[in-house]
Amino acid sequence: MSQVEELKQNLKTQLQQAILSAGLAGEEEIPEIVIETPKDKDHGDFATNAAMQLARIAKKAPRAIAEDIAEHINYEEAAVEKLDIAGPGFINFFMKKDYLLDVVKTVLTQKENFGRSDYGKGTKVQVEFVSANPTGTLHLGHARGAAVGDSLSNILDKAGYQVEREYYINDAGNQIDNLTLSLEARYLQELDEDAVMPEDGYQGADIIGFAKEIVSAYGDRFKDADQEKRRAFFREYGLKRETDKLKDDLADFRVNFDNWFSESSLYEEDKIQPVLDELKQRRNTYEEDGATWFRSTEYGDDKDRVLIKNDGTYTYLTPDISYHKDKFNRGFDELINVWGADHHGYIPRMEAAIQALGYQKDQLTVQIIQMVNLFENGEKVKMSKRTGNAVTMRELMEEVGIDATRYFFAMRAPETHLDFDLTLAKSESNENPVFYVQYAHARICSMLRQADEKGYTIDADADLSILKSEKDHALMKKVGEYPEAIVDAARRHAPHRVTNYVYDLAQTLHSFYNAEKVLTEDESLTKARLALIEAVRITLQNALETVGVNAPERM
RNA sequence: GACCCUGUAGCUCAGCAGGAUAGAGCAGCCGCCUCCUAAGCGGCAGGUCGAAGGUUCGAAUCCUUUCAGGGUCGCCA
Repeated sequence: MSQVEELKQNLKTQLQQAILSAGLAGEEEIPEIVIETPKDKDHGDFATNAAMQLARIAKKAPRAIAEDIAEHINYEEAAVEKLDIAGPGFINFFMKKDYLLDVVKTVLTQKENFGRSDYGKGTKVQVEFVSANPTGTLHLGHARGAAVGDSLSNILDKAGYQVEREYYINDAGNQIDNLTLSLEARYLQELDEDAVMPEDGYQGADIIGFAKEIVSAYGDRFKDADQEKRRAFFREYGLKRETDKLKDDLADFRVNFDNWFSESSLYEEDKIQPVLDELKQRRNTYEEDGATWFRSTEYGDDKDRVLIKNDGTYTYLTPDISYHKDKFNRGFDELINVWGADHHGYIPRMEAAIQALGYQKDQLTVQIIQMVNLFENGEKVKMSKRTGNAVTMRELMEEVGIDATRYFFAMRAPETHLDFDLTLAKSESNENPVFYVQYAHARICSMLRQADEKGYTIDADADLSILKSEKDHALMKKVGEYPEAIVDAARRHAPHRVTNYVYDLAQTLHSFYNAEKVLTEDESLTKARLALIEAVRITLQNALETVGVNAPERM
C-alpha cells in the first residue's frame, strides 16, 4: 500500500472511532466512509462527506455532526494538522506534511518500481488483443487496439496482476484459403501466366511482393507442380510472411506478445470436438435444418447460434469457444479480450459460451475499441495520400512518430469514438500534449545535468523538511497520487487515466519550475529540491513507460 | 425493428461505484525571459452538462422516456 493509501486508510479508521465515541452511530450502522481528494486546494488535502451520510442515522444536522466528529477525532493519530467544516457538512482535512516527505524518499528508493502495488493480488489475467487476420496490413483501428491492449497490460502488471499478452492468429478459416489462392494467382501472374484472382481475393501489394519473393527464390518451380502440393506451399509461405509482418509492425510499435496462438493448432491438437461434446452433454446444443446449434439464448443471447453448418464445417464461433476453454485450461482467472466495435454483437454469444462451459460471466471482459477517424487541418482524412487505400498503422507511425501515436491512442477512453488529429500529433509545439509531458522530463534532466557538473549527487536521505513552499508541497502530493492512478486505470481498464495523470504531473512540475529555483546558493535547499525533482522524473518516466512513450533527456 | 457506443465551453475531451462555485488543452484576449530549456508560466473570457420527467438532503453522474450522430445485427471471419 502506498503512503497516501495508508494515510487515507488510517484517517478512515480514526473517523470511525470518532463517530463511535461521539455516539453518532452504532458499530453496525456506520456507513462506508469515503475519503476524497478535493479539486480545490482550499478544501484541504482530503475531505469526507461522512457527516452528511450520518444525518439520517444520527437524526442531526450534518454540520452539527461534523462538529461532533471534529471534537472527538484524535488529530495526532490521524496525522491531521487542522480541519474545517465547510459547505453542507464536508469535513476538510489539512494533513501534517511528513507523509509528503516520505513519498519522495519512497520514490527515490523504489525507482522504476514506484507505482507497483498488490491490488491485483497476483490474479492471472490474459489480455488478448489485435488478433487481426494474417491476410493483410494493420490499419488505424488495429493500431488503437494495439496501443490500448499493450498499455492496459502494462497497467495491470504494475497493479499486481500476472499478465500475459496473446495474439490469436486466425489461420484456419476461409480467409486463409483465399490468401492461398490470391498468392497462387499473383505468383502465376509474375510468371506471365494467365491467372485470375479469386472473387474476394486480397488485392494488397504485400501479396504481390510475396509472389515476387517466391519467383526470385524458386523460379517457376511451382508453375506445373501438383496443385495440392503447390497450394500447401503457398498457404504456409503466405501465412509465415503475413505473420512475420504483423510481428514486425507491432514490435516497431513497441508492442510485444508473450504468445501467438494459432487457431489451426486447435484442429491439430483435436481440441474442438471435445468441447462440442461437452456442450452436447450439458444439453446446450440441438440439431435443426441439418445444422448443430448452440442454445446461447439460455444465457442471455438474443438468438441461438450455429456451431456446425449443414455442410459439416464449423462456424467461426466453434473453434473460438474451444479457444476460450483452452485459455481457462491454461490457468487464467480472468480473460480480457480487446475487440473492435464491429464485433460488439459477438459478445453475448461468447459470454454465453463460457457460462455454458461452467465459468462465470465476469471472468471474461470484452473491452471494445471504438472507431478512429483521422483529421488533418480540420478535414477528415479518408484515404492514404501515398497509396489511395486506408491509412496503415505503419504510415501513421512513420508520419507522426511512435511516441505521439501511442500517447494519442492511450489518451482517450477506449470505448469512445476517437478523432485523431494528425496536425496536432505531428506538431512539435506546446499544443501537443506529448511534447508538453516529455518536455517536463527533459527539463528535469537538464537541471540534473547542471547539478551533476556542480558536484551534486541525488541524496535519498536529504532533509526535505525545508521544502515549505506551496509549489513544493503540490508537487510532492501529485507524485504521491501516482500509485492510485495506476490502480484506478487497472480497475477501470482505462489507460487514459494514466495519460491524464502524467499530464497533471507535468503541469505541476512546469508551474513549480516557474515559481521556485532548484539550483540555488543554498546547498541544503538545492539538495532537497534535487531529490524532489528526481522523484518527479522517475514518476514521469514510469508513467510514460506504461503507455509506451519514451521519456527523452533532451529536447 | 433490436442491440452497442457517444452527445459536457467555438473545437477535442476529462469528470460519471451521487456531493462543495462543472475541469483541462487548443483556439481568443491580457501579462511574464539581465533568472536552472518561453516546446514554459500567470491571468481574463467562454457551458440551460442533447431534451423531458423521476429517485435523493443533494444528479453531468442513478432510473424511465425521447431526440441526434456513429456502429452492429450471416449456416462470413
